[in-house]
Amino acid sequence: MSSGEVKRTGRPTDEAKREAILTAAADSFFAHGFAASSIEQIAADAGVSKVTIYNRFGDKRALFIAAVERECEQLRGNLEMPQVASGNLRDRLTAIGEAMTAFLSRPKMVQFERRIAAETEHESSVGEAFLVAGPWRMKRAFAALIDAMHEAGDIEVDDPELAAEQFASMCKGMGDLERRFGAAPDPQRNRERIAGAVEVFCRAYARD
Amino acid sequence: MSSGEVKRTGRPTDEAKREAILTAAADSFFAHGFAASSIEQIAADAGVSKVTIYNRFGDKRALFIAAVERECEQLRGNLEMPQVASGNLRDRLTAIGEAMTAFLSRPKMVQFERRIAAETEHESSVGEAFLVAGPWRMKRAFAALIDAMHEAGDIEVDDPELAAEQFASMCKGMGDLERRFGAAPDPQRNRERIAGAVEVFCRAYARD
DNA sequence: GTTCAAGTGAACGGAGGCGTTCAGATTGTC
DNA sequence: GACAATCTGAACGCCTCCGTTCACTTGAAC
Repeated sequence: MSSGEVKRTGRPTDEAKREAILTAAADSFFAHGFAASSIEQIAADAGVSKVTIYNRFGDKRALFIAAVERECEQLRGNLEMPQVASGNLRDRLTAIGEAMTAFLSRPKMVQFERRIAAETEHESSVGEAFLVAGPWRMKRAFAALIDAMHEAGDIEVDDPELAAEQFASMCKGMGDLERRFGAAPDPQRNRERIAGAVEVFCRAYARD
Repeated sequence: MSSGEVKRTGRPTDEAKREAILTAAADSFFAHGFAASSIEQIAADAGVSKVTIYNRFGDKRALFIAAVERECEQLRGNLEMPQVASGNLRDRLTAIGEAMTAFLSRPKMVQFERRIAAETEHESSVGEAFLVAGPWRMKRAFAALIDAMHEAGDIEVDDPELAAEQFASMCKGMGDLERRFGAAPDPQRNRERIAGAVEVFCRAYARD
């Protein structure tokens, strides 16, 4: 019935404007925070009237939520696990660790996490939504890989989710935390962390 | 010469007021963020005139820095490693893991980390100061413990700092991240994480 | 009791932001 | 061209906040 687009009379809404607004909003919110961002500035950056924002999103908080949801969607597209079914165990683990570190190290990602965490203080649903869209999804995917390795007889693991957490956590080490608090990146140390994680993981779980 | 207190004429400064101001400032800044906190509210909470704050701290930013520094000092006092020289390796590691998780799980700590990370976006010195006062100090202390275990012949470790990171990271697992994003705490899972970390660490590094 | 700095209360200027209103311009469909 | 909706620009009311000024009070030391 009402599925698909409903034919409406009058000037149609400009979806490009919606995108422009959300992009400007995300840029501002994630760079300056909710309180320090102004709707007027966002409207100017988006090349749009302030009234348009209010007409389409209601108020500042709703705009923030919409920006977060859009960012989570984009995030969802980027966290594909590398399809490394080939190679030996150590090579596959290394590839996974490197992909994950690269993914988490992007400045945009660091900034986004910082902001979501801060805003979780007052809007805990924001934090929960992020967990569902990002880390938990990633953990499940990675646990499935671990489980597949177990089924294939490469490793011996009781609790795949725990093992996934352990490997991912070791790869991150303190690098995650250091990025969050603005320390200079150290690619060499990151490689050592990944190599160390592979080594420890294999010593603990590899068969034979 | 000018060491010790200099005798001054006139009404002496009330140090209790300084403490009250910093406490109120920390409460507000870490709960609502820098931009969303108001000096007037902080003054009211501290039971102090707004002018007093300006006289003693200059401006809002300086007050924020002072509040952060004081919080870091308090943090410094709380992160003593448990002195568990007794017991076998697994028991000692478990005690360390539990102490660390308890320390990092306190709501105050979670809140503080969230805020420092957010504010690092604009004032990177804040993040660096925190790293020095907290995590890096903790890592060095823990690496020293690992090194002592190595010297004692309990474990065989090449890179104590890396091993310290690995064990701490496995203990945290995703619990750290989940706390930061407001998920409900799961003590059972935390215990499993610690037990799992001890197990993997021992399989990888324990002698015989 | 005098001296002098610390602290108070109230008011002010200036700025910026949220959300609203409204007349008018724009851009589609019938 | 008529219609109907979106979009715009400018202004407005209201509020909050920063940082300052100033006359005044408080309290310790001499």
